[in-house]
Amino acid sequence: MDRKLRFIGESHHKVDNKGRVSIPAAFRRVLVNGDPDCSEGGNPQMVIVYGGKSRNYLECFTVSAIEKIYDQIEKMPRASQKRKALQRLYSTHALYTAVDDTGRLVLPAKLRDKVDLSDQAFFASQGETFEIWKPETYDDVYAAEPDEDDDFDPDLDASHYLDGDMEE
Amino acid sequence: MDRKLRFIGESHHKVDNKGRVSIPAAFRRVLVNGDPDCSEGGNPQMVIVYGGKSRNYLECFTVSAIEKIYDQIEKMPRASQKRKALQRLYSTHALYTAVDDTGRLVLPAKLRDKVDLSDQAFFASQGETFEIWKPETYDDVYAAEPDEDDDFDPDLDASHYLDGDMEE
DNA sequence: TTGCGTACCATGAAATCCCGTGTCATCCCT
DNA sequence: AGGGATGACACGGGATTTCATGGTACGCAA
Repeated sequence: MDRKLRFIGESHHKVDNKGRVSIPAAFRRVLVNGDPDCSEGGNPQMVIVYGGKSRNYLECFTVSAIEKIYDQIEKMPRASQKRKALQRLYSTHALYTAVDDTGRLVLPAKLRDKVDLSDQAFFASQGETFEIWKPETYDDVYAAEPDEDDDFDPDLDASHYLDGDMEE
Repeated sequence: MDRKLRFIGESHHKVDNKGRVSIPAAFRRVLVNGDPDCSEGGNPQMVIVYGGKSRNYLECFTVSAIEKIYDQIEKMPRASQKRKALQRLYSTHALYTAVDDTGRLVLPAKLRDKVDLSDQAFFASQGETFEIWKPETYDDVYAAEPDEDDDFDPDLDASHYLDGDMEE
């Protein structure tokens, strides 16, 4: 199989006192598939983005997904503020790491503090990436009354947006 | 693995009274990868750019990254002011050096004075390069109220700029 | 000699590897 | 259909290695 796999699903996992967390088994296959240097049974590399003032989750990328972003950034003018902001988010405030033999990754204290993670982590897939949340935070954010702008109705079934519908 | 590795991550390191600083281990691998003359376990060469009046950091390049820049400069008209300015920045005010056996580099007093480095250094990756800052300076710069021009909103999550969004 | 730059050696803490265990779903055999 | 075997998966602990950093010794030049 050569097609790009995507992250699908959600799950909860324990974080032990060394900061180790099991990655959902299904996600591991996507990570392997997205790492050109990783053989079938090997341990994939990946990148965790932990920056972004307003973010309260960790964003996780396969190797090829993050490299696509870097390629895009490197096409921008070196001195531009936008490029610098992107580099700060995706390079400076990011961590290149590898999944271990038993399918876990290690979240250093710095990252756990950023999203206030204690002993439980929630994994939410987002297609090309997945996110790691403190379970309570995730629940709060999606339970909260979302911002409603002219173009987005949080109560509408999301499938409407597939067709570019703005109202129905 | 033959693809270009990039600098990812950030960290603090001690500067001893001889000007020696440990390079983050992850960065060393990128330096080795970016030095065509450096074997797997060897000590890579690199270039430190310390010029630029308005810069308060040192910019560090792998051998192949700086060579790409030199190639670009050499395509410009010899007599042009722009070419001269670029040569001054990337050649004159630059230092070709090597990482030592224990993974450190030595910052001569001249460079430390330029960025007012005393006993701590902050390493910030920028993808193709990394920067060395005095920690306080870095914090100040990014805590300061940034210039906000028509096209750049410092408070917006940087990921928006990947799509060329200017507002949302 | 004194100051500066460079190579070599030493050490503690922290990160990584490698092992084992319990549980649950699936498969297979009778 | 029952029941045991098998294998995937989540999780814990200890051992080993890497890494950051300190110190000492040597050579060269002012």
